Amino acid sequence: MSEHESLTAAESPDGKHDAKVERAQGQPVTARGEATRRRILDAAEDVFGEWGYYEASISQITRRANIAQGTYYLYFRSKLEIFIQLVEDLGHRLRAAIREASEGAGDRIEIERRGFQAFFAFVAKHRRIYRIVQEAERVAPEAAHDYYRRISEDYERGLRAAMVAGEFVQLGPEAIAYALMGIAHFTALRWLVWPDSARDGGQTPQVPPEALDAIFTFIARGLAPGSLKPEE
Amino acid sequence: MSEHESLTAAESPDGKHDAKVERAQGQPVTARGEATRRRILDAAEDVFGEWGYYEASISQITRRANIAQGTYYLYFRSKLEIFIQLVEDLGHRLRAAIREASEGAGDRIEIERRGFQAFFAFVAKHRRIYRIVQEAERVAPEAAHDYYRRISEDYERGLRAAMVAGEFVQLGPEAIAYALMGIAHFTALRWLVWPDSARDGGQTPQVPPEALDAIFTFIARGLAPGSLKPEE
Amino acid sequence: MSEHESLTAAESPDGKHDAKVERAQGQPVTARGEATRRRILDAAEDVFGEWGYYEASISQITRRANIAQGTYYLYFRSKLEIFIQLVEDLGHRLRAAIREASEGAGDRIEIERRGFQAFFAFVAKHRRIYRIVQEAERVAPEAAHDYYRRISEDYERGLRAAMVAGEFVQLGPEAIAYALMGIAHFTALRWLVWPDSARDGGQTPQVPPEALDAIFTFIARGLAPGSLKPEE
Amino acid sequence: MSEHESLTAAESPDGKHDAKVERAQGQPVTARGEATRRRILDAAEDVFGEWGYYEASISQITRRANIAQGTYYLYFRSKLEIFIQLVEDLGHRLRAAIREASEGAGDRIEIERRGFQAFFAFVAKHRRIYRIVQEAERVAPEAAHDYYRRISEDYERGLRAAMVAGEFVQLGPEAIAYALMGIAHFTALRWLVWPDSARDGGQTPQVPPEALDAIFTFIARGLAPGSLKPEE
DNA sequence: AATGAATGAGCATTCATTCAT
DNA sequence: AATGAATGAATGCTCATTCAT
Repeated sequence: MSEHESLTAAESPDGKHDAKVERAQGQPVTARGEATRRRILDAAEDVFGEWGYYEASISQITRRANIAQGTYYLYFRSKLEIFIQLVEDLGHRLRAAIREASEGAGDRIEIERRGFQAFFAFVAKHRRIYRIVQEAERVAPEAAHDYYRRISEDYERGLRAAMVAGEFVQLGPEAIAYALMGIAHFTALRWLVWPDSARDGGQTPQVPPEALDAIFTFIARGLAPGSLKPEE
Repeated sequence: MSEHESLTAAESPDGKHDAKVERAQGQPVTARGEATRRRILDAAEDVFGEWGYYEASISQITRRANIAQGTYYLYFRSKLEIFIQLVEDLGHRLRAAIREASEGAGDRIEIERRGFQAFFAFVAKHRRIYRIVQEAERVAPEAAHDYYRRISEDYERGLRAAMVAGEFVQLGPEAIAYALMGIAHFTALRWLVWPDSARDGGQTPQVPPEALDAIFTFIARGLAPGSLKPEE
Repeated sequence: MSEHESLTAAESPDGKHDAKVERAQGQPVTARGEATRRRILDAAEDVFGEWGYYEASISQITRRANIAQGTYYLYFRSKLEIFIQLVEDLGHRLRAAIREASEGAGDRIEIERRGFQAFFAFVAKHRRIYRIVQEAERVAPEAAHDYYRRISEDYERGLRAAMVAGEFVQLGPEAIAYALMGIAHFTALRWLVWPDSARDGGQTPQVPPEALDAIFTFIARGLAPGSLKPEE
Repeated sequence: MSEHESLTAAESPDGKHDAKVERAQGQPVTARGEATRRRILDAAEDVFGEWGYYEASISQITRRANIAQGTYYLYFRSKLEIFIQLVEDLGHRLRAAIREASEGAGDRIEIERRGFQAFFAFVAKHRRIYRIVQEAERVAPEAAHDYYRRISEDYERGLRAAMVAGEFVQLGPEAIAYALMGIAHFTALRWLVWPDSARDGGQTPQVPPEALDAIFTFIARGLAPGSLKPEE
């Protein structure tokens, strides 16, 4: 009864009803505010992509966004918050790109092909940004899992439909979805992300056609319906 | 919790990035020194696995290793050096486990199956440690790429042989190697790494049999030789 | 299930068994360490006394202690911790001074007189430091209450004994103890703490004899035993 | 929760530290302006009382007052200014309450008793606010000293009169005034301010009757005229 | 009269690394 | 071989105050 309960307890007056910091965070009201917010997001995308979450600093971001450090906290509560938001944005954009690309495709396998190509195009174009997703696994696991889970769900929907329609062989759709994501991810890493951009003078890298062929053939065979009659 | 083979002694056969990493002050000579070194490595594996590279601190490592902070720098030059070494060790151990598992297998597809299973077993057992590899991509890209490249090379060798032998269809072996790694990696993430260990009371997680089946069937079909449209 | 539980949860890997920061804080081992610790405490006493808790900064303290900022955290976990320690120290020292001063006194009222004088002497000598106690009320309430409670207990013991012995009139001892503390405190404020040290060229201030007389007479009368026969 | 009299208008009769505080940009003219000003003052009282000067922030105040942050500076020049004003207001209100309570009392000792009771009632009702006074000692020493000095002056006037009239023993009135304030202050701290409001379900705390008795008896005896040793 | 955006200095704390013994 | 003390740069974040409408 005589020793202090705990330092943390002594630190802030007994858990009061009104949060000490209840930062705005609600979307900015004016157009000017919205513009600033956008600038911060863009800067953060660049900085996180280039330096990684931990080696990036808020001051780098604000410097690139041409704002004062304090301004950052008008729009985002923490370093983590904006990172999570970027991961979510990225997920939305990527899925939209894939969805859009596969519109108007004929058979299911064509849809997959277009989806892959859209994915590769996206990563090639936003190489640095894509690294954000990779890091999210450590920095904000929930956000990362969400990201993958949603893509997987999109996939599963398509796969199930194709299986029912007899276009694909019957296989656990979730496992296949993750398998396809894995293929896409690693192919992207190998040919789009790893190559040093400096090497080719900043040219957008590409997955070589042979590799694309190999992958699509592999997938098409793997998913093709009917009993397996290999040797002819 | 972590037993390294004697691979650390036979260190990096092809001296790839030795230029960058260079062994510290000089190998310990006494047995006591070697023991300390071992303790540090083990502690680092635990700490990095649990907290991640950036959130881990040298002081955490030395605390867990029961040594003074200064002692660390008798054995390793920096925080990064030990991390890289762990990634290399991990690669060696993993590849050894896979190689060993596939010994005595019959046909090539059986080899693949056993390899996958060995990989899953490894990851399931060293869940936290496996996260080190993921992080390496950001922290020590060269080490990470080396890690994947070597696994890929092992794969390619096997694939080429099988293709020549007519066991597999002819497809660019590197692309296929990365595809297989992607499948393995994402399956492991989904069923072995993500699940919260607290949920099942610390039980080692498993890839569910249906998922395993789906994946192997998919791969076997994808790689099987013969014509693409087996029968209608 | 798809939105992130909470940022704070995502921030640190699920409440692990080993605290991330488990700073030493255990007394320093070497003499050098002990000396540094002392230097920090002394510096902190000065700085807090002069600037107050909130306007004081760790960097001021370390500067005055002639150490690097980081060194501070080798010995104290936070800004608050050292403050609390100072309050406790102060309480110990003050009570020791009072106890010592009243040793060998004759009757009880003489003890009180000496106690008051010791208190005034202490405050006069450590004017700045005494302000720390005042601030504690806001900064570390538990520590402050402890401080007063202990002094009060010392008082109550003496009062009870004197009441039993018939030296003092029977009155609730706790109320009287706080009353006496209040008198001492406000007298000290008025004549020892408030006066601007710059005014008298840094001379140690004093409670004027008339004031002392008035107070002691007042107290002696207030506590004197027997029925109250005022008008003669 | 906080009703100021119209004293704010009659502001600081003797313009003591007006030099330092000087009313902001100019009194609000419209009724709307005056209402806003009032809202800010009330909010500040709450916030400062709850969090303390340093841990309170202007944004907390404006949030509670339901105004934009910029609006604050239309009415007050700084964080300090409003705080000082609150201390002054508090002093006015407290002294008015005491004065009012002692009206129509018979003998002098009765006046003291009523004064104490009014003080306790005031503190009990404005517990949090009373802490503002405590903090003022550090934050705005001049305002705090003024606050005490004025109360002391009120006291001294009464004491002198009573001493002349033979109702009280002859003792330095200033010392006695501070002694009485000290008694009142510490009694209030002990029984009204420290007790955790959460404990008794937010009930207004009270000084226990025995304590009140002890204190009044002590004071009455201490001040009673006549010889010191009443009877054996 | 009022608003919401913007500022930038300031601070506690952490941590990889080096030093002295 | 080992220790524990010391360093100092770096960082996320807060907040009183000012600015532009």
